Amino acid sequence: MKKEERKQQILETAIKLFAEKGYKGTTTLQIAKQAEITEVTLFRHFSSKQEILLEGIEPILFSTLEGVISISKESSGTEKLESILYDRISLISKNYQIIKIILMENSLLTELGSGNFINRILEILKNLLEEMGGSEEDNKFALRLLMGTILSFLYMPDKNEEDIKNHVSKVTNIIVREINKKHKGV
Amino acid sequence: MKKEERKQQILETAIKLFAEKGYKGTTTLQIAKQAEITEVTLFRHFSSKQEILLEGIEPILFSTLEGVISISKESSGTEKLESILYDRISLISKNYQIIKIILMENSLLTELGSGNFINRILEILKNLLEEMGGSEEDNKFALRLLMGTILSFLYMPDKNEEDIKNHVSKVTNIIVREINKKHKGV
DNA sequence: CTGTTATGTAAGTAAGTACTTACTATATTA
DNA sequence: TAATATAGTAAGTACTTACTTACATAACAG
Repeated sequence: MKKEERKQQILETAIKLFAEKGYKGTTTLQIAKQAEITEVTLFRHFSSKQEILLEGIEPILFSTLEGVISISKESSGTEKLESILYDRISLISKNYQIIKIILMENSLLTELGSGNFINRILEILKNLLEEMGGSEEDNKFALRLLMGTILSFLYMPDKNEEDIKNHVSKVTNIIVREINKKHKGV
Repeated sequence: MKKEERKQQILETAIKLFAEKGYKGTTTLQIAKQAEITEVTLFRHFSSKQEILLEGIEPILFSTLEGVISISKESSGTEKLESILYDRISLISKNYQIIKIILMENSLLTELGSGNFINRILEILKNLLEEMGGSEEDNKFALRLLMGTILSFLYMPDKNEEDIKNHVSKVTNIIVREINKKHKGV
C-alpha cells in the first residue's frame, strides 16, 4: 500500500472511531487495530494523535462554513435559501461524522486554537437570516430550526439525496412562509 | 457541610464539566478543584468516577422518557401534542447538560449496560407520532423536526419559559398543519 | 469533654496510553 | 542484484490518572 492510501485509510478509521467514542475515548492502539496495522505503522504516518484529529477534520472545518458565505453573497432573495440549505446540509449530511466530532470536541478544539465552531456556525446562520430580512422574532425561530435541522442529521444520518432534498425543502418553505405571514399580516 | 449537600455539590460540578469537556476529558482532580475540595474528599463521597456519572444522569435518564409515555397515554388527539412537547422540551431544556452528556456518551453508556439512549428517544417519538395518525412521509418529517428541536436546545440552551413555549408552539403548529394539509388534500 | 463527622495533607500504587527505538522482513524499483 | 519503501515485532519510556492509605485537625453533638 502506498503512503497516501494508507494515510487516508488511517484517517477514515480514526474519524469513525472518534465520532463513535470521542477523541479521548479512542486510543491509538484501537485505531491501528481497526485499520489492521500496528501502532508503529500508525506513528510512521502521523506524528501524533492530535495530528490525526486535525488532519481528519480539516477538509470540512473550513469548507462547510466558507461555502455558506460564498453562496450567500452571490445569491439574493429568499428564493435561493432552499438551494443554499440543500447544498450545505447535503455536505453536512455526507460528512456527519466529522461534523459530529467538531461539535463534540468543540471545547478541545477551542483549546487547540481552532476557535469556537458552534458560535461560528450560529453567527453565519444569523447573518444569512438577517440578510433575508424578517423580524427578530422570526429569525430567532428560524435560527433554532436551522441549527436543529443540522444537528438532526448528525444523530439521524441519512445520505439519501432525495430524503435530504425533501426535508430541506419543507424546512425552507416553513421559514419563508413564517416570514411572509408576518409581512402580510402587519 | 452535610454529606448530602456535598454530594449534590460534587454532582453539579461534575455534570457541568462532563457536559463541557466530556466524561473522559474530565479528571477527578478537575472536579475536586472546581468544587473546592480535595480529591480524597471526592472519593469519600463516591467510590468511583463512573459512579459520579451514573448518579449524575440517573434522575433524568428515566424521567424524560417515561414522562413522554405516561403523558401520551392519558391524552388523545393532536391538540395535546403541544402540551406534551412543551412539558418534555421544558424538562430537557432545564437539564440540557445532563441530556447532552447522555447523548455524547451514548456508546459509553451502552457499554455500561444503560442501553442505547438515542434509539430509545427516537422510538418513543416515533410511537407518539404514529398514535397521532399521519402518513409515513409526514411522520418521517415530524420525527426529524422533533429530534432537531430537542438537539437545538442542547447546543443553544435557553431556560426562559416563554421562549421555550413560543418555539414549541410554532413547531407543534407546523406538524399539525402538515398532517392536516395532507388529510384534506388527498 | 469525648466521640463522631467531615475535611485536609502527604505520599504512593497500579494501570493505561501516547509515543520511541532498534532490528528484521518483504516487495517493488532502478 | 542492490537500493528503497513499507510494514512488522519486541521492548521500553515517560507521563497521566483513577483510586488508596495513614495520619492530623477542626467543628459539633451528646
